[in-house]
Amino acid sequence: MPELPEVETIRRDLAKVLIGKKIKSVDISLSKIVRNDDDEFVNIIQGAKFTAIERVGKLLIFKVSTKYYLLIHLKMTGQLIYKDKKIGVGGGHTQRALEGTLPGKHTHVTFAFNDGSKLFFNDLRRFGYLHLVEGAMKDIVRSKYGPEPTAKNFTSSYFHQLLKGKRSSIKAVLLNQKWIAGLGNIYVDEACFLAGVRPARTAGTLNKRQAEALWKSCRQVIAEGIKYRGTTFSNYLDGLGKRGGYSKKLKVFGRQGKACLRCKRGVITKMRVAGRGTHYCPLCQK
DNA sequence: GTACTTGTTAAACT
DNA sequence: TAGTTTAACAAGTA
Repeated sequence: MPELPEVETIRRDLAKVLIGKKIKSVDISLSKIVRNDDDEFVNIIQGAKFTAIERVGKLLIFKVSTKYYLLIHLKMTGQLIYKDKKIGVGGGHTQRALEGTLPGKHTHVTFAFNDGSKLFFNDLRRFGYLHLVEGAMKDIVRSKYGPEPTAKNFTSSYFHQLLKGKRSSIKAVLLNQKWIAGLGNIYVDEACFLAGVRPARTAGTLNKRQAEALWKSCRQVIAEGIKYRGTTFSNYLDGLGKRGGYSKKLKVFGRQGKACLRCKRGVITKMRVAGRGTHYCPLCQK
């Protein structure tokens, strides 16, 4: 599931190879993925260039011109994979088991560039979308996101204030993009584990020390996630079709039934919190 | 065949 | 009314 570190990895990968290339053609094989009218979308994109790639939370923002921006959300199973002409489609030493040949049966949109390279949007569950919007709409969408864990405006006092009086679980608060942008199911469980806080705890009941620890651990898991190029748990691949390295760093997510890596005595338990599969150590997370 | 998976949002609930 | 929780979406896996 692409969360902030995965989307940021894709953003960096694609920025290196896509910026300034002329888009020769775009092919839409599943219309519902593109939120615009197909013809309108093709007319604006063809012949244009991506001049910058931004990101807010888990949303990618490709700058097309001073007027238009292409918003791309991968949701749960979306992939954006770039192939240059030399390697060719489906070749090389990429993760064929996940990726298959390109375009594959889950490829819904394909961009072809003037130098023969291509960008494939794949999405097994078809939840993701591409949406071409004007600048004003882009700013409105951006404004709906809270601060990112590694940003300067995600301050300790912001976080303490956020939790104050909240009656929902700490997990629900951390997952809500309007308060903190970029955390998803995996990194929330990891952050709670590092901080020694149970994900099901009512947010407003954390003491000062716990809230401070959790603030730090949110920043830590996101920073490390980016450092290791994201987590491949189900089908995430980076912009060049490779797996993320943070999977090996996970301390609780997916470890249900196994011994806790910190206290060695607790058994990692899986339960539903905020409607999501949630992993924690019942002994050392309070 | 059934239960389960998740990011986001709309709808339902308290 | 506001805050919070749940259902729905889709298609694949166990």
